[in-house]
Amino acid sequence: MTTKTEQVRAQPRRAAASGVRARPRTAGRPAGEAATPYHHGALRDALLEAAERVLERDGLAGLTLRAVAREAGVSHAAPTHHFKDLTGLVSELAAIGFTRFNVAMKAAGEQPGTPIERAMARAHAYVAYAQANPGMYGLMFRTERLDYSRPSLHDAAEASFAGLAGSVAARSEGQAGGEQLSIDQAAAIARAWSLVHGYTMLLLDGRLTDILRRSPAGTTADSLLDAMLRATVPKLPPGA
Amino acid sequence: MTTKTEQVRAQPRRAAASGVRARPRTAGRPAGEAATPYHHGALRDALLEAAERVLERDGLAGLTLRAVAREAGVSHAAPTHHFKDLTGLVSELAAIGFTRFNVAMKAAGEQPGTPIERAMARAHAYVAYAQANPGMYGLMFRTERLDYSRPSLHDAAEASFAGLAGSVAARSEGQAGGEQLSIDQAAAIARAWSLVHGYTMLLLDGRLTDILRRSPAGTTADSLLDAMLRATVPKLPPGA
DNA sequence: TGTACATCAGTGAACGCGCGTTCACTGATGTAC
DNA sequence: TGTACATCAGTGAACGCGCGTTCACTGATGTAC
Repeated sequence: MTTKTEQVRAQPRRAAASGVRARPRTAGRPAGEAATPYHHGALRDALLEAAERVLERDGLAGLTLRAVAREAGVSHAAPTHHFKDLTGLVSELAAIGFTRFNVAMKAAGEQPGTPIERAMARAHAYVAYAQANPGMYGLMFRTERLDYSRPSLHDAAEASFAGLAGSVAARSEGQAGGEQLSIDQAAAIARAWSLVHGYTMLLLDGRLTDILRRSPAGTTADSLLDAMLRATVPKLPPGA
Repeated sequence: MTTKTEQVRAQPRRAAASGVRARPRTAGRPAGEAATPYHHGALRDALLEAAERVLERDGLAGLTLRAVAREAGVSHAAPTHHFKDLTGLVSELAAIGFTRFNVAMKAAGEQPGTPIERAMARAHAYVAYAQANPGMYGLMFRTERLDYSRPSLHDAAEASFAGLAGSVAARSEGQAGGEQLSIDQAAAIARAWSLVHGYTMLLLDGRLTDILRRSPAGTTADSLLDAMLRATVPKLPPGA
């Protein structure tokens, strides 16, 4: 499922750079230069890339079908051909975000170390992802814009939540799957997720700057997160 | 500072009910019925009430100057006279939200009981406020729409954060004010706030429904919060 | 290998919509004398 | 108490903007024979 996205990311960018209109596709060009044919060939993926750039540059409010088409250097009616409407495009983009997020979280969880060290690594990876992709993170958690009935989005998001719940609950019981939870397990999952999600949101919304300013010199968002987790994580795994 | 808002809330609603246009102000009416004069008399406050109704009904995206004027039963150019633009109106509304939030938090913190019981009460009050005013809570934490240079908003928000930081940090040191924090104090504040803000956001975004569904029968958002806090709060006050 | 033709992918003009903002206006109020 | 007049508060028409969506179109591709 991640394959398509990975391929796209590895490809050279065909879309126009930010703010620069692509020249007419069929305009004469020096021989040997790569062609920009009338048919784009991978417009769907190019539109998703363009959408991500718009999202991170202009925020969720700036993410419109026309803005994406503009960013991709394509007529504004073209996106409709690939995504029925804005919800469709935005939902596919969120699916990509979840998929990448899953990859990052999985990598962090597979590093060597004690269970507590791995839990810390996952939390740091969680916040790091959101810091590196603030627009995307906001999109992923702004439910009202998304269509969760789309299989791609549903599955990618499901995998994220299952991974998170599993990594917490699996420590007390064997089953990481999707069935019944004890109240202690449910509370442990809610606690871990609330802590890291809340910290992330406060950080992205600039609410922590005041606390950081009043902290000892040299305190960063990451080191404060670390201090916060160190005061918490010994209690985190109910079984460990 | 809360006085004005309180007064407004106590007044009978003069604005048109949702979706119903006010009849012309000067239209003939039976003698003895309360007049709706050409000059509204308290349009500024009526617009803020209307804005809150629009926000909770249609969400942040539906909150426009024209929608607010419509809701208040007034011409769409009228709001400009009281609030320069949408940012102005929305910032004033957020200020009211913070002020009410402060009142609720203060009341919860003044109830009798042990420090831990009071901390629990504050956390419950925090989430309850957001559940009762989801649109408002979202507005308060969606920084990009607000103008924090407005004194009313700046002060009300400042008071919220100071109250929160103070209620956590004051337990280990005497000073609740605005100066330097130890890393442990900063971590304790970040932890308490992240936990409760994160839980709130996940709840409002519907991310906890799956966890609640898989929890023991009868588990509610409030009881899960309680279980989560009980596993956490013994560590919350560093000094207590 | 070459030709005909169906299908696909992107274009650009046009439409209607709700928005914020401006502006001359008018109805109501309040103050000076 | 009464009149004149300045000021205030809200109106409604008009403007330009960016948006989503539709539509006939055309350039490019790929397949059948």
